[in-house]
Amino acid sequence: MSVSGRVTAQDVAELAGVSQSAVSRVFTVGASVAPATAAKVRAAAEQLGYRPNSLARAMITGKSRIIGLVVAYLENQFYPVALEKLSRALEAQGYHVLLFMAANTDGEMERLIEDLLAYQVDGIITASVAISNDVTRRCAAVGIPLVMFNRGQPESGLSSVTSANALGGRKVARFLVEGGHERIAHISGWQGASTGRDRARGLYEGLAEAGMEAHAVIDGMYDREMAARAAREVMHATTPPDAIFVGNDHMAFAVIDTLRAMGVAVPQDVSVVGYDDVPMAAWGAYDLTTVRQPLMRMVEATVETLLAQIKDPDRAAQNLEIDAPLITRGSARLPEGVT
Amino acid sequence: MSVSGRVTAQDVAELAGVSQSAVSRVFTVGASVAPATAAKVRAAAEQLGYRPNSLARAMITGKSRIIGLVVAYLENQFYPVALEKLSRALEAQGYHVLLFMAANTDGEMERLIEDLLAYQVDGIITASVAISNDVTRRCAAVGIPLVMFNRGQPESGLSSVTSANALGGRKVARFLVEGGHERIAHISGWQGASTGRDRARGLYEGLAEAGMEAHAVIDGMYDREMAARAAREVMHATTPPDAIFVGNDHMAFAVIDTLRAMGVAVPQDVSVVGYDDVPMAAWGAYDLTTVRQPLMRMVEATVETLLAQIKDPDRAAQNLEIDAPLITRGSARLPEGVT
DNA sequence: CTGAAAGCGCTTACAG
DNA sequence: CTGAAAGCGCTTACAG
Repeated sequence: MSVSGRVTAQDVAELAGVSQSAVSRVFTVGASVAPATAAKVRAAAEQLGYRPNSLARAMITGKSRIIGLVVAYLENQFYPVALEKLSRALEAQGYHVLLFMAANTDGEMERLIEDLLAYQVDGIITASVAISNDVTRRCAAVGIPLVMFNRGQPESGLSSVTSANALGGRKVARFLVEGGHERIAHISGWQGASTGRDRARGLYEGLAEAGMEAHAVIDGMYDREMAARAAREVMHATTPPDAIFVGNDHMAFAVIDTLRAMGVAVPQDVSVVGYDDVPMAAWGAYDLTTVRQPLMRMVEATVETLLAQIKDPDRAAQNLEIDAPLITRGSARLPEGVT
Repeated sequence: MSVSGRVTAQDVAELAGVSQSAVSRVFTVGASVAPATAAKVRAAAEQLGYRPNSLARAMITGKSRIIGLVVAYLENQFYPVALEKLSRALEAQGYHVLLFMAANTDGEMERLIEDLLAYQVDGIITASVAISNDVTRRCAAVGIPLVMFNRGQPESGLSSVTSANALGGRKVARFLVEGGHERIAHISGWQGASTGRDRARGLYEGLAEAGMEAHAVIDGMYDREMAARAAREVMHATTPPDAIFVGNDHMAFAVIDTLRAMGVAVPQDVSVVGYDDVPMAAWGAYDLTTVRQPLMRMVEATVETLLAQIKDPDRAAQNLEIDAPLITRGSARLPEGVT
């Protein structure tokens, strides 16, 4: 028995009357063992309730089969749903997720990185727009494969998986222009990260194609409070907008709540469009027109990219963009003829 | 350098001109090292970017400082928020969270348990009502400390932390009775787990005190679809209810959406009360009257209980119930004189 | 205070 | 196919 009271390969070996190496081989795929030996070992293992110690295995193989997943901001429904799917996809490949909540201060962030390294993770996924460049840079320096989920940073030379954010922004622009909107405001995602910038840029480009400009732009910082304040601000202007494109669904819900509280009808007075298509967007209370981030495809691409880099550390970084369709619901006036 | 290309204590020892044991002592709290030695070692470690390998440390100490967290059903906002707080609280105590998504089939569940054991977790938290008894029983059998979060199972002899669910149900009963409601229906949480049963029992007891009975009861199974169907069913009855107590907020949102879609006004025609007080309950679109599960206190109690059991494995199991206040908002008619 | 040595539980060449 | 042995990176008695 081990120091922790758990059964070891040695215990199984003794019971089965074989060497400890033989026990190990039985639990190693592809190792050569005589069927009779394997049977004896399995019987003994079963009887004792033996399972190889993953930590010991990790020590000698140099592979922990642990992926560090850095998240933040789980109040936005997009992330828990992504977290669940990422975790299941990784489990299906024999990996496990060690969870890290992104820290706020530099000191905490430093510790987070050290812990990530101390646990010998085979790879890292950062699933939050708010991850500092520091984390990504330092992890890359140590040579741990890393994929940014829902955030790009092309200059960094790191892999990323996002939806086609700029294109998504353009789709919203076209849709709102065709819907006859003339004063299209933008309560943007945090402009400190590519995700928010790209969506905004797409909107501007789409408006420019129609000879228009954004009626007003405020950075909502992916924060409900900031978004609500921004909504009040644009509505109190001399000429309020007739449509608002909000940088993500999470803020869009706050914007809709705010408009309704002001007595502004959605979409009769103002159309609202979000980005993400979290499950809640389809719920009756919001019925939000939004750009759908194809979550399963993003998750699959992330896991695939990460595992490919773990297998071949010299692999070039990939920046994948996945097309994001516009989902029309009841929160925005439709172009004529569209239902 | 290690096999994985990472820096080891040996590398640091050579650079600092000391033994490998000395390096280890510098990174072990409470070990005796001369200040001068420590300084040399820290300088070398800094230069090389050294951090002790947590896996190797876990091997010899028998403590991985990893907590297995089993969750499911992250679409219900209660769980991601709990997950975040549990993870942060554990990190603050020097632990890390290995995440497991609860499986559906027995075979998957079997693998989940084996993985949990293989990674030598120091303790387990099951944060989901839908965890099978199997998991809890098997983990207890191996002697790994386990705390059930948001679910009780007193007969099992395992620790648990819940809110005072039965009392919460009573509070709802009293509140609705005082509000003059006469036909109080219950769309319950899953009756296969204590959480749902206790809330229902509390409601019945509270109604009984007023000489009343539940007008109708349907098990909503914590599922949006089931809850929506249940709402339609009770409203289509000959005498529809004038109030519905829903087993958790997640279902209550679906119930409100459904009522509105049927043209039923909330709370003018029907009052709706939930349970949990997830952040979304306070959002304008629902403005849900609900019983607040005191999340921070539940998280603290869970972590405290688990760590106490890790420190002393012979400690008796604890079943903690934390008082849950009723939060009145706009989805339910108020008793006269209350604002 | 410090170093040499044993050992945590495993995998993997290496002989046989 | 199988066992003895080395070794993954660390902690911790044990002498000095």
